[in-house]
Amino acid sequence: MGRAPCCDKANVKKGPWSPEEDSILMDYIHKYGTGGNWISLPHKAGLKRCGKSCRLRWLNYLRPDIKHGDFTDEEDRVICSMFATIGSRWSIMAAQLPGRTDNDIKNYWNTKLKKKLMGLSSQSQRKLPTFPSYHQTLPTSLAGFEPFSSVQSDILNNNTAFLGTNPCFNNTSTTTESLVSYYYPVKGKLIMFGREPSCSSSDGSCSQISYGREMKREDMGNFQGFRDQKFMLSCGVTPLEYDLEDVKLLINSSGDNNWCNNNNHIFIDENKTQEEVMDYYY
DNA sequence: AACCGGACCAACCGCCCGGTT
DNA sequence: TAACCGGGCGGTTGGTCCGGT
Repeated sequence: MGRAPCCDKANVKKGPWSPEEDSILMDYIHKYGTGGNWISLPHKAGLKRCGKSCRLRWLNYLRPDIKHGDFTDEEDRVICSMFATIGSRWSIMAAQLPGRTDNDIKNYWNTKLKKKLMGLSSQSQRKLPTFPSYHQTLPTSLAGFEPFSSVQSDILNNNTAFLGTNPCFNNTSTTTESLVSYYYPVKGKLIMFGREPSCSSSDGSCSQISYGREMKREDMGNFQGFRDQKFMLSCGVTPLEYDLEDVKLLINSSGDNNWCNNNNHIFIDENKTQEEVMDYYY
């Protein structure tokens, strides 16, 4: 059974908000608050709008603490660093940037920052992977995973202290490196290359992270859908572009070292584009 | 002045998750 | 336990603006 619509679509106004509507919504919320129920709010306030639309308008535009205007260099840096660590978790980023909304950050990233960083990235030299050295580039501290294990929980707990605790972010300026150098050793002996981890526990101390589609090594022959896709992987500083065959080789070689146990799995997020792939080993 | 294409951004859509019944 | 419901989120769309030709 399909989900019931949140409102009667035929009887709600869509499109840009008029100043009158803004005024009605603001007045109502100032007087009565949201009441914890956005769905009924427009009816009570006398607005012909969907509750979700009211919520969005309030959160993204009308709230008194919204900061309008250009992003600062510091905000740029925070966004880039967090994107490198948690991916497109705009709401978490917004929590780190007072006055900025997730929509603002998302738009800013998509229209400006991404292009800016991609421009820098295209200037950097790319090398084809050589897997033995790939293993050597892993820090020795990965053996226990503990040194960086606070990174993810810091982020998930909205703790700004993660900035600087991850060696990926030691550089103080916004650079390509801060964007694309990422690996995430976390509790549970997990390493993620790429980004956008999700964690099933709210305290960030998860022993299992799941995201994307699970693929076992024996499924590598079924990689047809990724044949023309490029994969950006990095451990340490310099991101490398991998072809499908590179990834397969990497997967198949990963069991030969002591930080990957048997029963390796790889997670490929099939929704991602060339700069967005993630592999989980556990 | 008119047209065009890209940039920008507000708003919508659909999905997921947690709470409630 | 399952269905329902609302809030929240990320992805996408479409309208507007603006600079170039």
